[in-house]
Amino acid sequence: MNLSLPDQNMHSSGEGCLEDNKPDVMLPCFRRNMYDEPLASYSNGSIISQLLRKTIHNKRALDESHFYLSNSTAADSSQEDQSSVSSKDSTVDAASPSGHVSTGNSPEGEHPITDHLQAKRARVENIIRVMAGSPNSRQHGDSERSDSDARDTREAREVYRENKRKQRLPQHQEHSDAGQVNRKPGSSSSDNCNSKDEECYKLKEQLHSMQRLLRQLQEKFLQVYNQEDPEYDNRDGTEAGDEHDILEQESRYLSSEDDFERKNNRMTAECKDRMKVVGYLVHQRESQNLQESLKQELSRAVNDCVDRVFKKASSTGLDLSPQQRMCSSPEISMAADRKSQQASSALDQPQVEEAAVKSRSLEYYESSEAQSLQDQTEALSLVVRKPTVAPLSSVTPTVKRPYPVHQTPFQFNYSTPLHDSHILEHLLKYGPHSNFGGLPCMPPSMDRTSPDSVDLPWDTIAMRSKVTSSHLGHHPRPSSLGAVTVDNLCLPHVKIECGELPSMAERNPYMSLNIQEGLTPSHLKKAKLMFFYTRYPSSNVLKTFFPDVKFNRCITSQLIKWFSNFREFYYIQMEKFARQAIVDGVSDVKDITVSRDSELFRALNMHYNKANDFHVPDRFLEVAEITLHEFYNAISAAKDSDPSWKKAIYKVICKLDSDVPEEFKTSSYL
DNA sequence: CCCACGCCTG
DNA sequence: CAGGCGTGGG
Repeated sequence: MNLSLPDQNMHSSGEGCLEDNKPDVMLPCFRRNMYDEPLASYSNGSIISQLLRKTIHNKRALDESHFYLSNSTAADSSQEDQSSVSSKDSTVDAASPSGHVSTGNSPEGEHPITDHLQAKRARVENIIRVMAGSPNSRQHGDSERSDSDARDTREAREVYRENKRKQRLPQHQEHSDAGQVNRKPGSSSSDNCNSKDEECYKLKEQLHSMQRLLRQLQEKFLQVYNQEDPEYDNRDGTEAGDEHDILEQESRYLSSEDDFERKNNRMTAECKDRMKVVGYLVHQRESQNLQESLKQELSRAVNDCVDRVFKKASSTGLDLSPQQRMCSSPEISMAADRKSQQASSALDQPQVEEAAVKSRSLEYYESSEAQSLQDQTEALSLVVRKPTVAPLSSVTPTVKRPYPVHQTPFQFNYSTPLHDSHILEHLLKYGPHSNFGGLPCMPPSMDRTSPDSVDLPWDTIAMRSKVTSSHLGHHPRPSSLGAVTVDNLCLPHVKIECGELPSMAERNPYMSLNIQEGLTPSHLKKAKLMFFYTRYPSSNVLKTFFPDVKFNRCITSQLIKWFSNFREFYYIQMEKFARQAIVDGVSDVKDITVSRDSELFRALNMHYNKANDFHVPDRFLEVAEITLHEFYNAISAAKDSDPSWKKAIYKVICKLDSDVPEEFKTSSYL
């Protein structure tokens, strides 16, 4: 058992509050700059919504046709039924500037929007390649790089198609399609495989539609964003090249999610810079370059993201429960780490902004999927929930992602198994955040069979994240604290006040499922550890720190009795060692100290922390020493002749209680 | 009267 | 640890 939420985690969560506000600050001006022109045309406030909707409508037909085309392409290996859309395919191909755009001089304006965009895209790509030596073609790793020669052709076509084909398809085939195909004939238990195939297929379908919508959104988003920055292409290219190595070095698990974030970072950073430089605002021509490169970057990143999602979903195994699947993603948020480490760097703020941007765009994506585009999208207030940080790794992700306040992020229906689509939905909806997959909800060292482990998530929900005492971080085995990780995983980082914990527990169906009728050994263990902090806990404290306990008179009394017994033992030891000191001829109180090597401490630790897996706070040593001194002085002064001579000592000691760390609220981690 | 506490006992 | 008991504060 371990309570371990490193200090920095708690602190960073506090910092998060501040930083998280930035997106809100940033977005408005952002919007203003970007939409100065269009602003006039939209009388009501939902500029983004309107813009996005409008553009989406304009391109929906195209997107769909392309999507299906690519879809069919992707399905070639395994899903023949998907290729039914080929009728539109020809149309698209004809419409698209299928020729090589290396020329990059296709006239604009006469073409329908689609052609226009494609031409622009192609042109910009060409420019980028020329200027930057096509560095960004490498930044996505081998799969992308190997395709760099085919890029010309690809880029001439719809970005959607190309991305799907070149990037996702390989992965998909490997992890899902190939698996299906191979397993189907080979396996004797075809039932299983069939169901899995179906699952895979459904997942894939969903993924495709999600991808489409996501891409639509991103496209619109970037379209709106596109600005005139002649240098951007250059910068983008070079940056991409620079990051390439880093990307390569990072673990494979550092998926496109991070790519996505990086790119978004860059892009948002660029946007910010541009806002400052008014002069750039005039170069419309160059803005198109930027637009195109932005689009491509985003598209690729999004594709990568989705790929990862699907890959994980399929490779993790369909028999896993959704929660398990979520937890199984071994990704680590390097971006988050960077963020926390570069508080002063220029990247910092953009990262936060990007989070907001992403969240928003994803939000929009969702609503567009529902075909009910509501202007609310823009009005959504972005509330920042501070992801509690993972205690696990040296890497402590602290990315703050804003969620729309009206939503409960990850509204898992815990009572019923999540359908896969929900996973993906949430994944996409709330972003493929590193916290999501990177933080195991169940640390490896955690005993899943432990009855209490089930409680963790819910206690975590109840947990109010806030900066806490300095004792945090002393815990030697951070990895075995499961609750925090769950919190990180996906649960809403909503700030829920604990004052009403019991009632809240009852209100929450999930929590109530885990409410203990009686106190368990785990609770006892926890109580003992709490004793290191508080010798005289109030009933409020007890209720607060045992949120999974259904308090009644009996339970409360029992808990109080526990602490009473703890005190009894504690004071007995104190008296015993004080007398021993006197017997040993100790003449000065100052000669009596309590260290971790002291026998007194050993005795106490043996009693309250038998497993010795909890790092006793230093404060407890101090209190113990003070107590010992009190006893020594009292006995030395022969006050022990008074039958109530200990009362004075108790009075002193009861004032030495310190706050119990918040981790204890995450309940029965034991 | 309730309750928390401390002490004693098993 | 838990039960029983007496005590004292609210």
